Amino acid sequence: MSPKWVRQPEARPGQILAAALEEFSRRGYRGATMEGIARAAGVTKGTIYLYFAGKEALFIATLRAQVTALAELLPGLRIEAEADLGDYARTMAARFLELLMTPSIAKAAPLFIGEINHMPALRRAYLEEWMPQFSMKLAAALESAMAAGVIRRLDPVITARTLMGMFTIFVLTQEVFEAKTVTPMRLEDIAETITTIFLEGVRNTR
Amino acid sequence: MSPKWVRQPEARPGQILAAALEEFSRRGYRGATMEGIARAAGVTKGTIYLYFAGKEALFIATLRAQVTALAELLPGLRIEAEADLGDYARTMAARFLELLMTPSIAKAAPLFIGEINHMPALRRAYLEEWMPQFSMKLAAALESAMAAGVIRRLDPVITARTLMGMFTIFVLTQEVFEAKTVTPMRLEDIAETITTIFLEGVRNTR
Amino acid sequence: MSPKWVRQPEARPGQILAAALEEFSRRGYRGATMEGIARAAGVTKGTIYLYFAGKEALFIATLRAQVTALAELLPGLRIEAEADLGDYARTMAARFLELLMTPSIAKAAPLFIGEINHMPALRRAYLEEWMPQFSMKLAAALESAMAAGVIRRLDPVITARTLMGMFTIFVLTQEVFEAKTVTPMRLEDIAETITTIFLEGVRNTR
Amino acid sequence: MSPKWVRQPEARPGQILAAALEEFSRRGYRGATMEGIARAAGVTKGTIYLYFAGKEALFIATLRAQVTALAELLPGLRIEAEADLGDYARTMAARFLELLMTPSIAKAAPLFIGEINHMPALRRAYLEEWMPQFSMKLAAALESAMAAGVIRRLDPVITARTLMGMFTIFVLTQEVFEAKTVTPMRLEDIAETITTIFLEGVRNTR
DNA sequence: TATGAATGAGGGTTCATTCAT
DNA sequence: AATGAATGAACCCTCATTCAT
Repeated sequence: MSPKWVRQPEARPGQILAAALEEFSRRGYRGATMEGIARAAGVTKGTIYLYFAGKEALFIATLRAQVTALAELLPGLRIEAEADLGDYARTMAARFLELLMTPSIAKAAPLFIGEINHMPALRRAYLEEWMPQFSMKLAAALESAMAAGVIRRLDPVITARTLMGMFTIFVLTQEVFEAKTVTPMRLEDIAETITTIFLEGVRNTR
Repeated sequence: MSPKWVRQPEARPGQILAAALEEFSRRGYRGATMEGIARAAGVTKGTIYLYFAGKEALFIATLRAQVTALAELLPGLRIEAEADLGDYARTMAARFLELLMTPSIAKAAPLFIGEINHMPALRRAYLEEWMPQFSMKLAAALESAMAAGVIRRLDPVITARTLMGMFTIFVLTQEVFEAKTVTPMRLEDIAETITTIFLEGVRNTR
Repeated sequence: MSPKWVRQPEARPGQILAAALEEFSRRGYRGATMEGIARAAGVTKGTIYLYFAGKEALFIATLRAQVTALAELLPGLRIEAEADLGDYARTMAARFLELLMTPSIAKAAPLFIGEINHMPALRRAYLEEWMPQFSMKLAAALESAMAAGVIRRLDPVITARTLMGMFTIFVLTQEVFEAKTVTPMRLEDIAETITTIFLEGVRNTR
Repeated sequence: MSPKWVRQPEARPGQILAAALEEFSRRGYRGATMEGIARAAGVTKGTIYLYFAGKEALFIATLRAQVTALAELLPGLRIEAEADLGDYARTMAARFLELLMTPSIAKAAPLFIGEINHMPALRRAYLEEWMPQFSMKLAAALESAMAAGVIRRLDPVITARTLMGMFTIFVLTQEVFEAKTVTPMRLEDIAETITTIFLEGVRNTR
């Protein structure tokens, strides 16, 4: 007779995180239930508490997993020479958009935005762990490009955020607002538009 | 002897909506309680139900009030001639940013993003009422500018969204992420940056 | 310009009682709302409190109105001679059934049964006011018939209740259980059956 | 140290149903609270929801338990020969009355009557589950007795209902109206009276 | 006399968390 | 390690009643 359940201490956290992302995404932080997550993960409620301290901790762990995944996929951003700036940027933009639109990652964005204001531990994770990894990194890359005279001198933090904004808003409008079904756009067109606007905007024409 | 309470059928909805925005913003949709909103509005729980059908309806009404406020403040967007395009756009951008950063409006954004995926009535309001008012309008304005040859020909919907994205991400980063306190930026700098990038990006250089 | 409302101190109680019976009957005591009753009566909530002390008092007044109506309609029950006992009883039974099945009266029965156990004031009204008017009266009539040797000697109280039971159960099954629509019966058949069974059962065959 | 609580998944439903009947009976459907029922059952509110979908479902389950109990106690009703009809019927009537007057069963009747008109699910249970078990069965038995010439030919459905009515009204008057304390009657007298009236009434004298 | 805005207590239900098994 | 029965706090909503107008 096969046992009713098997020990899988190695696999459990991953199963639970995957189920949690799915459930949190489908129903929101408050709307998702531990029961529902457990069922989706193929375990029972109590089991989750063996691996995570509680619902909030599970939520943050769920988002962290996506941030980590994105960071690992992220190529080292570097802007080198004016010559191939356009092609290089276009390629980068398309790849980055593709990453961002990875279903699991895109789903995490609105969850993050929806809760960060009401979950101190989440804000802490963002401010201390995640933000530095991204916008700071991008700002630094831009600054070096400005120093090299490749792009015009602008506030690097603001510029980085502008660039991130262009990407982010597409994730939000496409995934969050489900505009996909209303006004669908091709990924290549988006990348092309963003890149063109940004590059033309920041290119050093002097 | 002064009465225990006074009738204010005219003022009530506004009082409640203001309190609701404050509470929803502070604690999130699920975290806010009708009791708390009522207390903040200076009425009792039951009174809210005289004016709003329930928590969800109150939430949507709260957001609608901000959308309406923004729409009323919004100047008729018009892009006329290349000559003064830069100055005109810079002024417009600054004014628009100022509007968006109006505390009550900025607070509404993350609430909206956090719930739209799990509140069908809210999505309906957005898709049928609010979205057409903004991105469609902006896209139309851009299209006419393209037709006039003022700016380069790009997909007007994508371009409009890109532009909106630039603005939106600043609202989000400043208000949602409370980055204000971490990496403060001057409104004028933001407007200048956005405008420069966008205008340089879309100007018809032919 | 006609006034928004007119004073009708004479007509109000009757309007309210009629509306109350309708609403209580449709939704039950707890299910009916003062708001609903008021609306059905064409007045507003507050007005009801000008005429009735509260919901419970209104409920009892509603039932009392039906009891009074029935009592007024009720012919003086008298059983005279063996000769015309059958015809007389049959006629009486049919008339009584018809009275009982008067919509407003039939509606009151289940309301009464449903609440009497949980409403001390209602029980008091029943025990002290209403019951004596009916089963006591009937028992007395039966007792005199027994004394006259018209019907066999049986416990008059039990016999009276048995007779009342035959009628009551038809009201309940027809109106309460809405069996009408499932197994409809003609009033004459019911009266005939009850009368036959009862008369044959109680006739003094000695 | 003894545990704070013990698991009793087998016993819980029964405990809850017993407590529910008691509370519903004492305070009526609306008057009873889940909290009160839980306390009476020795559990907490939440536990009830592990076994019943909600208050209404609990209510219907409570009544169903009594109907089932009655049905199980009910002997196969059979009317065989004229010879011992009287004795047989008298015995049956007394036994049936005794069953009906079982405190838990008698308590269910007024609850049922009080709510059936305002609880669609309850009406469905009655019309589709419970009614067929009783009045239909009795009508069939009477019909066969008529066919056998044991009792006179009358509408079997009406006759069955008349008979049920005689019993029911005693339950109602004794338990519902708590007439017990006002005009107490001996069970045997009631059975004797009902049987006599009914049998004399329906006996085939031709 | 009539209105209806406002109150506020109360109850059904949900669900994160605990803990006996 | 895993289960799932049980807990209990919290919250939305209803509605009888009050009272300013």
